[in-house]
Amino acid sequence: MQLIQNLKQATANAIQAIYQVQIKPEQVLVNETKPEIEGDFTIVLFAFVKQLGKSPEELGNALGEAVKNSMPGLITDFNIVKGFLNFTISDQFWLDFIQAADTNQLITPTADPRKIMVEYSSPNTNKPLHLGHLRNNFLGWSIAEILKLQGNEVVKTCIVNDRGIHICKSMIAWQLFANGATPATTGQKGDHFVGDYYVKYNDAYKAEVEQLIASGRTKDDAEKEAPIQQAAQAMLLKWEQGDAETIDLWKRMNEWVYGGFEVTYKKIGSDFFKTYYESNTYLLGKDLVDQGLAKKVFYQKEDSSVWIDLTSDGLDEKIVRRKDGTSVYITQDIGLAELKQKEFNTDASIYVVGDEQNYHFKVLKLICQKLQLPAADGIYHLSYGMVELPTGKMKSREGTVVDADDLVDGMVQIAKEKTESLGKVDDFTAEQLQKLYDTIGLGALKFFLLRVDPKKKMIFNPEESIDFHGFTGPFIQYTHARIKSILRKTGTAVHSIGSDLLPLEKALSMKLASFSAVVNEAAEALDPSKLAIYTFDLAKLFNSFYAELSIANAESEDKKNLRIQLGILTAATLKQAMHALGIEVPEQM
RNA sequence: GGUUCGGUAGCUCAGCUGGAUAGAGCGUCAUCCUUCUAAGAUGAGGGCCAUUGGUUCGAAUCCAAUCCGAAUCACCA
Repeated sequence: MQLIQNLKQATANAIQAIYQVQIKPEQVLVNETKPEIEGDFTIVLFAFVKQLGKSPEELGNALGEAVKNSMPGLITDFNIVKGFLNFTISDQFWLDFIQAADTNQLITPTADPRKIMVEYSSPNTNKPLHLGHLRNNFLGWSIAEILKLQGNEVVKTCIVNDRGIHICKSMIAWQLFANGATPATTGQKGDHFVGDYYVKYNDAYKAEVEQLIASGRTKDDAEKEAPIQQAAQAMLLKWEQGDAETIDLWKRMNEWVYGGFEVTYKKIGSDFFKTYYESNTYLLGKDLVDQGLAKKVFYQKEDSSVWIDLTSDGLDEKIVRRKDGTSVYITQDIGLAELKQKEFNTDASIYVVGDEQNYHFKVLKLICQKLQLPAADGIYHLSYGMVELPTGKMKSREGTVVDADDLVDGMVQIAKEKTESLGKVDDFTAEQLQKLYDTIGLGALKFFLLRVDPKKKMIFNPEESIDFHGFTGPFIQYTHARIKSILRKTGTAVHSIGSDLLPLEKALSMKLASFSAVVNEAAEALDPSKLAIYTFDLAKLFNSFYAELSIANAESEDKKNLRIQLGILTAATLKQAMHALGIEVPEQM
């Protein structure tokens, strides 16, 4: 908030004027004053007490007087408690803010907008999306929206992992066990259909390995010799050689999966400006290996494999090209980073990827820097923690995952039951009702996954349903709907809003005024949870305000106008903040 | 073993660029709908901020060590 900046500057100026000591404004610590104490903003004096050798009382009085005088009309009073200098801001300042606030321009855009790529989602085409993907999708989408809100240009991309041994596993299992069944013949969603064959593969593989061990093989040998495993390997080779039949099957099965993904993405609201397919990008980066060799960033071993030595950076030696000349994962990623940079010329590229790949991205950035690629310094890994079950990690292979579609449908169902039991939307059409259930169910889920610090792992217990009360999406949605309901009755015409504020009116005004700063913080930290917490605080504050003060039957016309305007602003702020979290807010619920 | 991340109320989490008496939500208990939406509000109870030491006027926050948990250190992606 500009006001805080001004306070810092004024304090620094005062110290300079009174004590002839240079202080940078950033060195001045300004907090919101604790509720029990009189005042709005507090300057912590201790640091200066020591530096200037004055008592807190003396210093506080001198600074308080000087700062107050330098901001006439703005600061009405100050007091000193222990080492804290508390300033009271004039009601008029907040009233001016409320009066001038524009619901279409709640945020001051950043002074230096950037072009930023956000890559997220990154699904595999051998199985449906699960809870972990949901956290990724919600985070990626929200980060992109927050950056946009701040005034940046954002390019959302997705890299689809559509090739490799894991895809071949589903394909082999389909050939072996499906008898020609398709999603159309079974009526199953395509991604689930294919995912089932991935699980069938692993069941068959496990059985074969057990049998081989029983017949006397060692575990290692059995795992290598299992026929279904060898068949998958052979299929991968055929795929790479471009075998027509294999490519055909691959395309067909991937299409089934994409059909399923499209439904899920549409439902959860993920979208991408550009989708990259690994089958097109997995050969990228080969020429960069040669360049790296020429630049002596890489070196070749006797078996002709190519490596980079990162031991001086505290990491290991890392292979970038196999002895057979094929490239590895990191090489593809370097190549893709270069390609993306060429296509979009972004200032920064954010990869929303789980924290299990922290090491990989550290290496990726380092190698790109050593190769002096233009993309290098803009690479940022937004590392988020895994979603785990009380029983431990989710494993697709073993079928111990919380399926994304099931989870979303379950949430919508709960929203439906809850809404029906409350009976507040009897005038809705069937279509409106369904939309409302989707909005609330999905809102609860998204908020649940976004309200915690992205980098922390989280535990999800499928036995306990996600709450609709308290620090939740529906609570915020409800508050919005409640405000809208009130405004429908009072109207929204506002003229004079008076000249004084009650404590709750003031608290709400201050909270509203800090929205822009919170968006900047969330953008800076790439952390939507900061916005989630803000929406909750704001909604809670409004609800206290609502419980205490009447809007429609306010004590005066000015007060009524003021509170209507506060309602309008709160609703608009909640709506915009929630939108940046990917959550819609209903007009009525 | 190396590296990185985490450990705050019964549970889920804020707070971490050092500042006033450590905060929410859920759950528990109590109060409030003849007045604007009770998916709400108000209050009570609940804490050796993993442990120990250090720096400081001041430490949940910074530093060190220890304990516990996770990820990673693949010619998988």
